[in-house]
Amino acid sequence: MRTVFHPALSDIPLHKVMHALGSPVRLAVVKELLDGDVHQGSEFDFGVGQSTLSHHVKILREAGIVQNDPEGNRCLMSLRSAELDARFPGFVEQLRVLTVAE
Amino acid sequence: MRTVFHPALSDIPLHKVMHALGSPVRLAVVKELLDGDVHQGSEFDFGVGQSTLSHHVKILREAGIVQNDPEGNRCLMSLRSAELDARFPGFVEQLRVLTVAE
DNA sequence: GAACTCTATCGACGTTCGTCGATAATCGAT
DNA sequence: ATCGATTATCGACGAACGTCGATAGAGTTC
Repeated sequence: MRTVFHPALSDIPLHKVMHALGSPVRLAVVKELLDGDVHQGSEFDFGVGQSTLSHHVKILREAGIVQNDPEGNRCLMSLRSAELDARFPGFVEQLRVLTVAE
Repeated sequence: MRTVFHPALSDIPLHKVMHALGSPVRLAVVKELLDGDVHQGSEFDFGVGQSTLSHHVKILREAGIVQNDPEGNRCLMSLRSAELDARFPGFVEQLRVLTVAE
C-alpha cells in the first residue's frame, strides 16, 4: 500500500470515469463514499472476495474517483469530490441524485 | 435490422448506462446525438470499421440510451432523451455539460 | 435487373475484465 | 513474541470486450 499514486484529474477523460462506474461493485463503493466521509475497505460487503474488492478500489483510484490513504493497517478512502467537481462540474451531485433513486 | 428491440428504461440499472458510456467510441456517438437530432450511422467516422460501429450502436441501444429505427436502407438513431431523463433525472443535461467541456 | 450504398451478422483474434484462493506484509492487541 | 485483522499482490481462469474482414441482405439509383 506504499506508493499510492493518484492521477491528476486533468489527465482523466470522461469515458474513463464512466468506465470505472460501469461495474455494480464499483458503483456500490462510490455510492457509499457519496456521504463525504472517509470509509474503510473492511466495512464493505458487496458479495465479492477481499482481493476482488481491493482490485476494484484500485481501479476507482486510477480513474481519479477515489482518494486512497493507508493509515496504519487500514485502507481509508474517500471521494475526490472537489477535484471531480472542478473537472466534471455537477457530476458528483448528479451521482448523488442518481444513486439515491436506485 | 428488422427486430429492433428497445428495452424499457426501468429495466436498466445505472451501472449499465455507465458501462455503455465507458468507451471512447460510444461516448463520441452519444456526444453527436446530444444535439437532439436524428443521425445516420454513415455520417460518423470515429476511426473504427463499419462493423465495429454497428456493434457499438447495438450496445448503446441495449443500454436504453439510443433509439434505433431502420428507415429504408439507413440506420437512423437518436437519443432517448425524455425516457432517460425520466429514469435518470438530469443525466442527459449533465452529459451535455460534460461532453462540451471535453 | 445491375450496380451501388448502407447496414447487420458472423467468425476470428488478442486484450481486458471480474473473480477467486493463496500468500505475504503491516499493524494492533494480547 | 504471538495472534488476529486488514490489505496488496500474484497467478490462474473463464467471460466479456473491441476490433477486423468477409459476407449477405435490403434499398436506391441507374
